[in-house]
Amino acid sequence: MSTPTSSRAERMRLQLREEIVQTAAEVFAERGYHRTGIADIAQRLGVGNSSIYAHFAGKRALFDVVIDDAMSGVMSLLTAENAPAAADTFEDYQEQVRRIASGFTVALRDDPAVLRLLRALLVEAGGVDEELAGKASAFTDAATQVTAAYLGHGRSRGYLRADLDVEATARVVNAMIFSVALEETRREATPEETQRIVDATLALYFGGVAA
Amino acid sequence: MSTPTSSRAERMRLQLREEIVQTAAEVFAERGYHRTGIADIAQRLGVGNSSIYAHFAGKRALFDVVIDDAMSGVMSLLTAENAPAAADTFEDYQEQVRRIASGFTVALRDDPAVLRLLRALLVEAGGVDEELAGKASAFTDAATQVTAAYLGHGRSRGYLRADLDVEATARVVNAMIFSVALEETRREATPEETQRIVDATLALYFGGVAA
Amino acid sequence: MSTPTSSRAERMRLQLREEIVQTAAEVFAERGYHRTGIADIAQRLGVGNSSIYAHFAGKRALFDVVIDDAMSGVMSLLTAENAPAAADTFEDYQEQVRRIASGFTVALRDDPAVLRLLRALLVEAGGVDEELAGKASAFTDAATQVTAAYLGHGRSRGYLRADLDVEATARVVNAMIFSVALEETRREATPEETQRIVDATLALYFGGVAA
Amino acid sequence: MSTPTSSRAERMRLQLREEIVQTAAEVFAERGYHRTGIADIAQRLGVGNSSIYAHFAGKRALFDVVIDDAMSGVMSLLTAENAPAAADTFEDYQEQVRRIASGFTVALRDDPAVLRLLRALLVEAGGVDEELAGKASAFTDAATQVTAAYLGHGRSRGYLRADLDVEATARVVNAMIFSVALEETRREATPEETQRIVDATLALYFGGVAA
DNA sequence: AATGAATGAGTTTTCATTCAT
DNA sequence: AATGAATGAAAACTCATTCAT
Repeated sequence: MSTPTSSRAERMRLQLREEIVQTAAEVFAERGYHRTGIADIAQRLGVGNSSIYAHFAGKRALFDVVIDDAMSGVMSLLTAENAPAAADTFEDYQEQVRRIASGFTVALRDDPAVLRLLRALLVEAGGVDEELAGKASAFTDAATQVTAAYLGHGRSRGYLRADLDVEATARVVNAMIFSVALEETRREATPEETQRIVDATLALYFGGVAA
Repeated sequence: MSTPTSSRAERMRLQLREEIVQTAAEVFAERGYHRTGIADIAQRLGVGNSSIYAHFAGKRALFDVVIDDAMSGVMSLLTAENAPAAADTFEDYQEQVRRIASGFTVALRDDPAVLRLLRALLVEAGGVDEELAGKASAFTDAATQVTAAYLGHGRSRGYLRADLDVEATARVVNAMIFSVALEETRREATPEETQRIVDATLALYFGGVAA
Repeated sequence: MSTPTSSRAERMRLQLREEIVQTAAEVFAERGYHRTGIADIAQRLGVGNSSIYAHFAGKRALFDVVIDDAMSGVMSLLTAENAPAAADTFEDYQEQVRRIASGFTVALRDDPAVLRLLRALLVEAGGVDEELAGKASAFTDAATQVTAAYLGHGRSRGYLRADLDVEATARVVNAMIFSVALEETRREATPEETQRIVDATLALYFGGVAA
Repeated sequence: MSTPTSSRAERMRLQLREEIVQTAAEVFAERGYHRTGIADIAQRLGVGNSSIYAHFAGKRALFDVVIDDAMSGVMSLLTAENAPAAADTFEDYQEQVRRIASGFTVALRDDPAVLRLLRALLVEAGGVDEELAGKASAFTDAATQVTAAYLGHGRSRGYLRADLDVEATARVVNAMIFSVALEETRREATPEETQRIVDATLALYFGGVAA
């Protein structure tokens, strides 16, 4: 259905755009926003500096796209294949959360850049732009909504504490998840270490520390 | 009778140094490392650019001092007035943790810059320097040790779960604490909102989410 | 058919690099290392400041290249077209030295900057860098070797004094040559004045002052 | 004869001024004009920065005084105890020149700073100021006059070559002397090495290189 | 359409000089 | 009279962005 004249060129163009985003994601994740230069990205991709400007208005705009991708990637992980309403017992819920956690773990093992990008967003946000800071807040809020939906469902079903402050707890839980994930990517933990952390997180989540 | 080295001039000098650190802490906390220029700090303090260089080798060195201050400030909060061995029952322990949490809350209300600086450290670390990244790791590890001591004591006393993975849980708990604190300073939460978050955190910590 | 690496752009690039070196040589020769700013060089060449940084790591690195050029230029003059072994009689030797001296005179008339740069090297060396001082020493030593080869040949052929301290005399002679050359470029002597100095130098060299 | 009220204070003041000049001479000689900071001089002398400004208008003015001292010191060596007219035979003249050379050698061994300062003058002159360059020229010319007087006397007495270009030769000889002296102080030659150079210089001077 | 060389605006840093104490 | 902390003007250098080819 696309016009024949632009079809091949257009495909090439979109492919390059995608490659730029991929490469930019890598470099931003490795070095952070400020230490990454446009030249670094172009060089790694093997294109000229200004080819990037043919697709993006500038460094900041490119970072925006990269961050949006990372955000939606993480959102997919949070929401994937498990509806909040799916669990009806605490056991089901535990199983559901474990599946999500496992999905996270696997996804981040395969593509740790997503997490580092999130770190770049959440951490450097204030050091780049007011606008970016706003985007970070929005993302946190959205994630809170998702988690709160799960918690609200569980509370109403009765398998979570009746006095649970759903919104506040959602916020805490997400903070915990992101922190742990960031920590683990930062210190380049082994899979075993990561598993211990994940287990400890889930144990804390489900039962607290009390004997 | 006063030693010549602590004369009026010397006192003035130290005072200016202290003012520079204070102001730098403010600006770094507000804008992050990269967006902060030496000129910003000097201007806010109302001194010339080069006065800062009379006290610090450069921007990076100044940031180091500011970060060290913030780190030891937070460490004091973590360790202050409550020995790990002080609690012998779960009730005592809850009380102890509440006191620490309350201390945190109050301290950060009075001096939110400390937290924002910690954010600057933990978040921008990788975007500044390998050395700074190392400092961030060291801090995280030290905080883990402190928390682990509390948890280990509680487990051996029997008021915390026998199967508690002390080291991993300590890491998670600290991540949770810092994340929440950072989040709260970022979104400039009201005291009430903050209190809700703190309560939710403690509830999660002590009893998990289970009914 | 031309290789992509030596394309038009590449040639332009190399040409600009060469122009930068030329211009830098001029300005360094005129004003010395410290009084010369990158901006002076850029301005005289009519390019932007940062264009220079696209070709050289910094002011010091540019000076290095300029000095190396000057050094090899002078070395060529010292060694050009006359092998140490070429002369077998005192008359031949005199003729040979006169040719070298004449080559020097002509070369320096056409490109006095080379000499001024050598002055910059020999004179400012200690005021810039330990490394540069080392380079100056190495150059002096190399020049001594060249001259000593001539003197040694003449002594063994018997047309120079049997008691000649070859190495020490070589050092003295070079010092004399460079000093005279530097003096002449400094005071912007007329060709006639220079010729008188060259003649006096050669007369002193060949026969001393004695009647 | 001085006024009693200012006598002691005045003496102190002059003494400090003298110490500043001495210390400045040391540091300028060691590091050259540009790498020497006012603070370096003040610190080595153990006085405050601004005490120097109580005696000299600035760094440049202080350097001027230091250089003038060095220049007159070298001039004394050139003219000391030996009148141009004193020698009547070549043997006398040789003896006279040897005495002067020996005086130079001893003086510079005891106070090598004078030579290094001269180097600073002759070498860095162009890199500091037009005025300083002029002073260097004037010094060279004055030294030429002194040497020319000796040579002229010798030629008229008949013990130096009748065709000697007195003025040009004087210039060459001085250049040789200064170069050798500078070289020797730069490479921190041993007394033996220096003696070899001095001998080679005198041999060249008196008899040239011819067999 | 792609290139990459050139740009210039912005930042850190130095140091001779001044000035309050 | 001496101090040394503070200054500000100047210089080197970086890098996102533009533009001629």
